[in-house]
Amino acid sequence: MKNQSDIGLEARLTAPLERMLASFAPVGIEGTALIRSSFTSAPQQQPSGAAIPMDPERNQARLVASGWIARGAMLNDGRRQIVGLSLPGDVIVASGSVDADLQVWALTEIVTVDATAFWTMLSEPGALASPLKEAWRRCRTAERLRMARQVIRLGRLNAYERTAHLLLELHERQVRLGSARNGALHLPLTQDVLADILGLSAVHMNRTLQQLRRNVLVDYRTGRTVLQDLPGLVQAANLSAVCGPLIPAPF
Amino acid sequence: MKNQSDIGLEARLTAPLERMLASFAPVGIEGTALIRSSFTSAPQQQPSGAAIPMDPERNQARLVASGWIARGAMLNDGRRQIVGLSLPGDVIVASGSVDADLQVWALTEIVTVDATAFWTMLSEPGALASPLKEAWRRCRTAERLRMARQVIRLGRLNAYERTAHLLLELHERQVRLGSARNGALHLPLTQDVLADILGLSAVHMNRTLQQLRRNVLVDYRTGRTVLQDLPGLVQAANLSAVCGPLIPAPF
DNA sequence: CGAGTCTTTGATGCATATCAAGCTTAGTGG
DNA sequence: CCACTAAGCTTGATATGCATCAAAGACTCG
Repeated sequence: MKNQSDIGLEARLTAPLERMLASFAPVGIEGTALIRSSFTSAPQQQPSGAAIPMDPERNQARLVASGWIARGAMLNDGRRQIVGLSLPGDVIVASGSVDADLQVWALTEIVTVDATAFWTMLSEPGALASPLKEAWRRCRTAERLRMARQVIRLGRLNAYERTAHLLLELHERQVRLGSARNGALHLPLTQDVLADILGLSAVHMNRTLQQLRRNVLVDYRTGRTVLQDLPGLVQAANLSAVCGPLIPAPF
Repeated sequence: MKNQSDIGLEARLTAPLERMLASFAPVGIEGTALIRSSFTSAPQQQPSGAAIPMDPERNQARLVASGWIARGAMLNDGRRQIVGLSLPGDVIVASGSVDADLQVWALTEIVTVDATAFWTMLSEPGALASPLKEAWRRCRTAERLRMARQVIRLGRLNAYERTAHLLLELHERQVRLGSARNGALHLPLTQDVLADILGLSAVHMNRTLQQLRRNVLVDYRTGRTVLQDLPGLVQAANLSAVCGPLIPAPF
């Protein structure tokens, strides 16, 4: 188990978190130092498809260092709904109220680190590290907003609108991480999984993606996807004055 | 403007909040005192139907003292989706990230009080008032869980299941508040509004409620509704090992 | 080269939306 | 007390978006 500060050329585990926080508010040198120093335990790797047990008792929190994670629930008859995605830089917490909680699945091979220290650092010590706290606050707010958007998508948008809307959201998140540019983004999701996010059948998901491709809005392929026409997508997603700009501003 | 502690026989504004927190974890005498002392500003009343402006800049928080509130969004073409309901005892915060946020509407006549002091008290001062903080933590966790349940309802349940599921959830919330007993609960929602929560058309909402009535599960009427068969509703809602017990345990 | 996992396509059916109208209730003013 | 109105509830007819079923291509990997 080596300390994060030891890491030189190899990618730092906290890099996505640092970039995401910085995209919300300037964090400063000592903010960055604080982030790095609060992740000291050994990273943990898990294969694609693994179910990740979140211990509700310990109020466990983990930072996603790489890979994609889905939070959701499985119904008894096999229906599955993904409630949200966690990307590198995101922190997942055990909702930990009672019984059957949300489940957590690895959609790709993932690397995670314990984030309990980070979590408590941000909730406890009042005044210190104020700029960092502000960035964190905005980041959590954005997360709540994403949940709300997911509800609106599922409740009132049709398949075509839903898909456009989700793709824009994922694009915006990756722009913050620095891993998307000009509409090209990393999308390691099978159509099956996309369908379970959007509350659609896999067949209809496929047809909807074809429709977007025919309209030259999206070039979808598993792994790498290009949003060819961002303004067109915004229009397709029916995003007028609803839930903030999904086209990223320059930071 | 009189202090909360002055109030004698008339109902205390913080009563619902106190009951709800106590239903999550014991709060103790000094916890209760802390709650009461942190609401000092004048309550504000608003008529049914009012849009409540939430100032995103000031990170504004308000406690709902009485009445029902809906958070949601309006699409340009008139479609509306309600993301969540706020009942007495709930605290609403301005999501306050960027532009067009969620809107907030009063579904009934409401009374609210500024909750900024309460909010900051619970996020800032570390160790003190630990039992209160624990209750608050669980309460917020329950809120996140409700969001997740809303996503699952809209994504993967049909109209009949959705309705049963939502009614159970509202029942559970009111049991915590002490305002529901044996399935009888206060429901000041028109079918129109219910439809906008569940992502259905008003017509189909009506037919679904009739179906529940025919099956002797729910006796719905605006204002007062009786869940006649809680176990039957649980079955109808398809709640097997998904998202925790909605039938309230004795506290 | 075979086996599994994904994607694509076509055919059919159902759940829910939409449209249109009548009905019920409560409130309002003459 | 009785029109009159407006909001909500109810019902029927029709349309459609999406699910489901089934099977056939593509791809990937050992």
